[in-house]
This record gives sequence, C-alpha cells and structure tokens, in this order.
Amino acid sequence: MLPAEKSEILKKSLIFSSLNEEELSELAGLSIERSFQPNEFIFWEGDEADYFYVIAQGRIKVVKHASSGKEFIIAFFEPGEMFGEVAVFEGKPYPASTQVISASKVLGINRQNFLDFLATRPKVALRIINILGGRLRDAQGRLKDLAGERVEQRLARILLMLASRMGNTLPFTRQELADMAGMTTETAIRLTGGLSERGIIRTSRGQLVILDEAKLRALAEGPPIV
Amino acid sequence: MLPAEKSEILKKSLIFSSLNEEELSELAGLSIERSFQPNEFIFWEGDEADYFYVIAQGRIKVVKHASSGKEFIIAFFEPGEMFGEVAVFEGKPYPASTQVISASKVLGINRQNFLDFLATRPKVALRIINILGGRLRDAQGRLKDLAGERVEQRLARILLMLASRMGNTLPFTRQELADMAGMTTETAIRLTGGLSERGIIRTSRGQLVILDEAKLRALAEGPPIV
DNA sequence: GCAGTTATGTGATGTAAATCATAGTCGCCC
DNA sequence: GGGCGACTATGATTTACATCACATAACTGC
Repeated sequence: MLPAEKSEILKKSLIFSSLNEEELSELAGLSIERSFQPNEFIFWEGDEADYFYVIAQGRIKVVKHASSGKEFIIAFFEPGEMFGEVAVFEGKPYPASTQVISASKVLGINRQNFLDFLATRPKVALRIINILGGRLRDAQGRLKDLAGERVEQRLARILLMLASRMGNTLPFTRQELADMAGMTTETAIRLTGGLSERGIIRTSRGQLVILDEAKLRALAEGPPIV
Repeated sequence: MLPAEKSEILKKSLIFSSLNEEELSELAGLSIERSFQPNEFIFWEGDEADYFYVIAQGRIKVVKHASSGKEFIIAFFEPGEMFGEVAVFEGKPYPASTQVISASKVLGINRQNFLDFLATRPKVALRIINILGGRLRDAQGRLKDLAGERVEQRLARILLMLASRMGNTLPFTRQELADMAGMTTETAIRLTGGLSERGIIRTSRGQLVILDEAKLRALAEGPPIV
C-alpha cells in the first residue's frame, strides 16, 4: 500500500478525520499494513499490546471467552473504526481477542509512536475520549440489560443498536446475535422465528431485516405484555 | 470551602494530580461545591449533563434501573474519583443515576468550562483516556461474566475486583453485592453463607472480610468442581 | 426501652432459558 | 453434482436461579 493510500484511509477514520495532510502523512509513515483471511485472529486476549489498529477494509469482531469456552461478542467493527486501543493506552495486555469475519486489511500503529504523537495533538485526544465515552456508555447499558432484562428484550435492544449503526439490514447469523445478547443459538433462533411471524423482521440465512422498527422498539422498552 | 481547599482536593484526585498550582487554582475557581446526605441523588439517568464531578468526601454509587425496576450497580466511587464524565464528553444526557451512600461533598465542574480547559492540557486528556480505558476494560469483563459465568463465579470476581481497589475489608451489604453481580439478594446471601462456612470470607452486617484470597481466586477462575 | 426499619437467613415452589437430541436446508468446494 | 460443514429449525427435558413466603436479628431514632 502506498503512503498516500494509508493517509486516505486514516483520513476517513473516525479518530483521525480532524488531522491535516501533514499530520496524516506522519501517521501514515508510522503505520504498518496487515492483511487477514476470514476466521484468522489478529490478536488474542492476553497478548502483549504493541499495536492498535484502524480498519481499512473488511469486518472484524472483538470477543471474550467464558471459562466454559462460550464466546461473547463485545463488538463488531467496520472500516474507519479502531480497536485494540484500550490495551495500548493502559500499557496492559489486550483484554479481548479479535477475529476477522471477512477478508480484511488493517493499519497498525505502534503504541509508543502513537502516544508520542498524541501528546501534542489534543484534538485527537479529545476525539478518543469521545469514542471511549460512547463505548463505555454502550457497555454499561448492556451490563444493565444482561443483569436485568429478559432474552426477548435483550435481543430487541441488540437489533436496534446494530440497526442504528448499520441500517435495517443486518448481516449476522443467529449464532452471532446470540453471542452478542448473551443467550444460546437455539434461543436466538426461536426468538427471531417469533419476530418473523409477527412481521417485525424478515430473516434469511446469515441475514436479518428489520421491517417494523416501532414494534421492535416497543418490545425493547417494556415487558411484552402490559 | 476555600479556593485553597478546593485546589487541595483536586490535587489529590486521580485525574488532576499532574497539574501545577496555577492550573489547580484555575480549575478550583471554575468548580462549585455541593453537599449531599445519604440516599440523595446527585443526578438521574436522562438528566441533562451540565456538570461532571470529583468526590471530595463520602461514597457514592452509580446505578441503572431495569424496566422491572430492579437496580444494577455500575460502580462505587470514593474521594478522588470522578463520575458523570461520559455524558459531559459526549454532550448527551447522563446514562446512569448517581446516589449518595454516606454524607458527601463533591466538586462540580461545568461542561463547557472543562472542555475549554482540556483543549490545552493534553496531559489531563491522556489521563482521562487512561481512566476511561480502565473502566471500559472493567465493563467488558463484567459483560462477559454476566453472559457466561455462573452466580458463584460472578460473585467471587466482584469480590476480588472490589478487594483490589479497597483492600480485604469490604463495606457492602449482600444486597449491594447482589446488585453489582446481577443476582438476587437471596442468592447473594446463600452464596456468602457458603463461602463463610468454607472459611473463605467472614461476614457481618453490612460488611465482608476476605480471609482466603487464593481460594476465592480459584473459585472465580474455573468451574467449582473440576 | 420500644417501634420501626433495614439486613440477614432459610425453606418451598416456580419458571425462563439452557441443554440435549435430531433433522432439514443451504452454500460451497473439489 | 455430490458431499460436507455451517446454519436453521423444533421438540423434550433439565436446571440454575428467581420468586415467594416467613422468621429472626441488628441498628436507629424517639
């Protein structure tokens, strides 16, 4: 990849869009390109965190595994989004693993180089604070849901959250939805089946379309029968 | 409270300890003092977020309520820690409520004033990134626990997490522990009863002492029977 | 010291969702 | 184009934990 292409990718990312050409070039010079095939892991939970990444193309998921081996999906990320940053800022091992879904290219930026760069770019720092704040808000909402809401409401909320980021057509299998909502695949299948019957969603293999967002929102909010 | 006292409190906080006297004075000038009695709410989820806070004295808890009314405790905070910051950085309503446990004094700093202050203090911004990163790591770990671990392991992990911050004597009721671990009070009582019998902890009203951290850690890690 | 409230403790019962089992279906690759 | 693995589907059974229902004990304020 040419430096100019790297700059272009960084410019399109959430985190670096405020930088000027010079700064983008500098950062592009510090970045390395890595490519991955589907199902490959970019790093594992517990690995030393030398790099954080910005996605150039493809889709990846961030996961943690329970002691039983069961997988929990913390987040999906798409081009322009960053991941692995928490570990880099804290100087601790990665707190989760990252697996590639569709063939991907990512730009990796070295921890120390980035911290140096950041020390003189308060704007980028503020942007990062914003992104982390948003992710923290999301995580805390999901914590409350997992602790206190039923499976149907949890699934509805996950669908709405995904839809707000990606639109009404969601490219996920029932298993992935289950792993996000903290339930079993069977339960996710039964629930989506019920939603289909009621005309709220339409499903096909590896995909789900939200047809009636209002009804879904009602489900997500209150107990199903009021 | 005198400006000098405010400076002193800010200096002792995690977030502002790197500032010099001048900067501390400036911030102290921007801050307002508020006092609260036990059980009072400092703000409610959904309130507009004008201020974020640093605790001068007392203890507070950050909570969210499920649609059933059930309370979930996101975090406890003590003197020197900040709260309400996520909303302030994002310019959105507070994502959770904050309730006072023991009589407290807090310093509130206005959103816009703080953002202006921050724009020229990259060190403080980096510190905030660190704190948010740590909280995000914590939240993601708890998400995985709630989704995939059993109640006994969840409780053990909560106890260890609290102990790492506050030492082996934990001033919490079973109800509070239950609300942190996402279980009912009865379950927390039964579990702590079991741990007491095995000599792993000692309990009294509103308090719990960890006696055998190694055993607790073993419980937290793997399935109880291997 | 007494009343009221909050915390703890314990059994009996209920149930939401997991687990187990089995089968059909779609996409893909050699 | 046939076979193999991933995805979807659905019924039967189990179970971890919540819920319900009391009872006792400890602190709090008057």
